[in-house]
Amino acid sequence: MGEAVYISLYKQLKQDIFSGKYAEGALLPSENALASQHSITRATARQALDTLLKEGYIIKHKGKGSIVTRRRSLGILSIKGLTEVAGNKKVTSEMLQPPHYAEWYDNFSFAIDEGKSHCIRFKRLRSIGQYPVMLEVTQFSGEHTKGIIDMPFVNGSFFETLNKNFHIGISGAHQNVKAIAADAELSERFGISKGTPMLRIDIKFKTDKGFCLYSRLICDTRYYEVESTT
Amino acid sequence: MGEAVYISLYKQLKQDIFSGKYAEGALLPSENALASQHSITRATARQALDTLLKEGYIIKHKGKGSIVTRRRSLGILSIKGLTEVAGNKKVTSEMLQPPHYAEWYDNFSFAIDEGKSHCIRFKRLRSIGQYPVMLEVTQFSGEHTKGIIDMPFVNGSFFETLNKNFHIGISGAHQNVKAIAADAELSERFGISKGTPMLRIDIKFKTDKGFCLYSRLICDTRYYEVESTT
DNA sequence: TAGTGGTCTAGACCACGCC
DNA sequence: GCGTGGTCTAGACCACTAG
Repeated sequence: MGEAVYISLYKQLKQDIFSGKYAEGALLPSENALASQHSITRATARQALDTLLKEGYIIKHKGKGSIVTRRRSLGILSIKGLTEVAGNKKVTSEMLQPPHYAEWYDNFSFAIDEGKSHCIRFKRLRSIGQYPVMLEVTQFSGEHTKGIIDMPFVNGSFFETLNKNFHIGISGAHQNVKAIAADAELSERFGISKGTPMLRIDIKFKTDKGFCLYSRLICDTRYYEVESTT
Repeated sequence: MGEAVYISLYKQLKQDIFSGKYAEGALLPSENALASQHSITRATARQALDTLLKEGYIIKHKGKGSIVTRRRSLGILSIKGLTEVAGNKKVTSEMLQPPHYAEWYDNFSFAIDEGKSHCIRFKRLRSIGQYPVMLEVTQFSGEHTKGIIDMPFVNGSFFETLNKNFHIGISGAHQNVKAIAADAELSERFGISKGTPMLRIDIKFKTDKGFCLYSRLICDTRYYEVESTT
């Protein structure tokens, strides 16, 4: 019943990347090295690396080796330029409600599966320059993230915090998008008139530990659109 | 300089899927069969199939074989249930402007690369039941699609027509999403009041022949949201 | 039971990057 | 020249599906 050899090697390498043993931009051991170190053939070592490649943890270069990629995308949709624009204008993130225990908010476009355990929720407002562009509410089970309430986010990133401190990765996501009219709260938060069209994105992130995270993003897309590529 | 054996086998199988030799839901020859037919080892045949798998053309089932997938997604985003709901309510598509020669409409969120050649454009209104949910304008170069103007769409699908009649596949896409207010035309088309929030999705489809297709979708998301999964 | 895909071994030659 | 990943061969055993 034991899992495949290449799977356990893949998992170990992934741990080593999370733990920082192999930093971003660093070279992983070569296929030949991995093969002899673990007493397996090169084909099997290669299969482990190809799994990492498929999930975007490394890129390979013929003649050079396997290189750990820099930070991966946080979701499928990201505010256009929230990273690219960073050079010109400053991207800031104001924590309106830090992570706290709460009741599950179940008004999402899809069902919440985690009814059993305690819910942790936080709320942030993200701005480019001085203009707010995205209101984010994220909730998740506190079961797999003990202590996160008193933890500062790594580089201000929730997902990076999950990676570094809990070895939790995102394996997939499902999202629903809808156009809504700004209500009183949104009108105040974004400094726009009531009824202004806004984008609402509900995201269900699937983690590699089996449970899910739920985010609702409200975006002002008048100046910055939301983009995605495949 | 010749390309890899598994690549040419992969290309041939892809052609065979396009041509209908292997229909949707049909079984591809087994790895052993492909190996002996082409005088290669099973590993190489497998590599060709894995490439098809990675691109979503087939799924594999242990003990059964490799099955050609039904309907490949038309984009990254698709109206929720435009396919799933089909059982209950009828999905219809009204051609407002059939494919015709036109000037490039370059008001998209991204640049149009195909300035050189003639532009073909069509406009459709898609409905679920009797309610319109999506207005679509698509434009592309007529250079790689000679004769398409007088061609009925295969199964009413533009992408299927490209596949079957021109062997053109979609290798990727880039899209920008924005919330807009319904103007006079939209208000009339969708039977809603002016100013109603709607979703505007600009998509740049990259084809495997090198050129691009451009679509603008305007969606009424009051009852059917737009979704995507990864 | 026969056939399928999933995994693995033990080799081999090649094009490419770096020194 | 040497090590890297890319490709390929010729076998093997396994778990799963179907008749």
